[in-house]
Amino acid sequence: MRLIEDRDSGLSTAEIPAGSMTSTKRRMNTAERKRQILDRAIQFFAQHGIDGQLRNLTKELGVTHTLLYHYFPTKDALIQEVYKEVFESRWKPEWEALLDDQTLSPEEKFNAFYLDYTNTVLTYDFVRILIFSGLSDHSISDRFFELLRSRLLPRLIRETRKYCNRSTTSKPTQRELEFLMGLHGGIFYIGMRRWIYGQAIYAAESPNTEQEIIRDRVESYLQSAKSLFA
Amino acid sequence: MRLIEDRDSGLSTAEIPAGSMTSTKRRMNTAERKRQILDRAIQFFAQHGIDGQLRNLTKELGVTHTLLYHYFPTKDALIQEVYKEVFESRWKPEWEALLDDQTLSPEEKFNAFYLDYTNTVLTYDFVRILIFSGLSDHSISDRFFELLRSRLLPRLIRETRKYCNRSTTSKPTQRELEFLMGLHGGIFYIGMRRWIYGQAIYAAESPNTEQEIIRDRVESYLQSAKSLFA
DNA sequence: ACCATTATTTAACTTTTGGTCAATAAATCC
DNA sequence: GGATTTATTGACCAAAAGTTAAATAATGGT
Repeated sequence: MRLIEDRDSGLSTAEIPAGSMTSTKRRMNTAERKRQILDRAIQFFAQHGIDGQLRNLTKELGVTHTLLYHYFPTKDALIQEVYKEVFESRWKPEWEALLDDQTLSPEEKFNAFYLDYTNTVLTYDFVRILIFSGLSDHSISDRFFELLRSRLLPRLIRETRKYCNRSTTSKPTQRELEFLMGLHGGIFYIGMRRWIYGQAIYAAESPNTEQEIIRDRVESYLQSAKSLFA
Repeated sequence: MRLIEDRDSGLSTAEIPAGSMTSTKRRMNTAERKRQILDRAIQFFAQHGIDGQLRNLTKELGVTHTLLYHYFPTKDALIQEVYKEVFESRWKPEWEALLDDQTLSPEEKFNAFYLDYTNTVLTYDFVRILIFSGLSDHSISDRFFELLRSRLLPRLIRETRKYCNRSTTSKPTQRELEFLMGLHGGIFYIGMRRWIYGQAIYAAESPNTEQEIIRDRVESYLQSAKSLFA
């Protein structure tokens, strides 16, 4: 008898078959509803930007827009929570462990890391919200890059040097970092093309093409590092 | 007796030295004023996105927002002109000639092209407006990528093959294109970091560092192409 | 079954914002 | 110098959009 709130809807919102459900499941408990709102808000703001209207957001949820104010004091507060959620849910501490793993070769680490990084970070929600944030305040992007700069880049440089049989003691040079950013940016650009410019990338190809792309680039990067920093 | 509306406010726009001029130059002729509005609109929408308010835009110009409607029928019309202006003023047909130049080596072409591309395309206005466009409608980004895809990428692949002493007759493969997009995206990412994330890139360094960065990456790309597509 | 709680809605308020129009005043023409 | 043109403004409108307050109705506890 109880129809469950339809979750998705995403792009092709097949709304609730009208009144049918609202009658049964009228009230949700606080935690559940808040979670639901937040989840939907992430999708919503990722799609429309922070200028998206609350009335449209709540329409997708099948509730009135004023209900938001029962859970969040203001629109900005909601957005901040969206930011926080997206940001915190995407960073994986395991990446650092992976890059520190003694049993893996530098090449294996680069490939494993960037493949996982691509699957975790280069999603619709994250890429777009990161960029929306960058375009307005820098609330997410700054924090994200700080993690990147302090936790990941030094490790990637270290692995690069190991691959080149060079000493890993000194501080990364600007040139090394920039060369690494070439690889990193090129990979991030995959997400840009897909989620910002709406391009279908190797859509028709086999599912492991992404892995091949990354493999090509990583090999190129490491190989070239050898000759550039010899 | 008439107090002059304060002009500037922009970022560091060294506008007219206060009242001195506005009293003399109250009315501008149509062409001049339209040009002025458009220029400022480009900056303005690049900074605030297309949701920026007309009243704020015109405040920067020292006029009332209603004046806009004397020159543009609607806000959307203004934005379309901004798009058109930014888009058309940035694409250089010379790039194609450069890449077709018989007297230059592939390596010289890549370096020359990407250095100029960086200076022309990777500006505050263009990068941000391109991305704003990509996030909403794709009006600019689609057209821009179409030019890229049809005019530039084939030539860059051809030069890559020449560098590798390979036949340039067959159609570029997906793998070749993706590898090239690695280079291209890595370079575009420089603009992203600078104009979206607000990072100072090699700010303190010498002015030709950018050139060095590109040179490193181009060399890496070409060198690796040789071994990848052997 | 009743009461207290609180999730949800309805109605209304306010500010913002794109847009209109008649009035004003600076330029230009004769 | 007066008439005409037109760049510019001020007052205003209506719809959009964030926010609030009171009314309504599920829900859970006793």
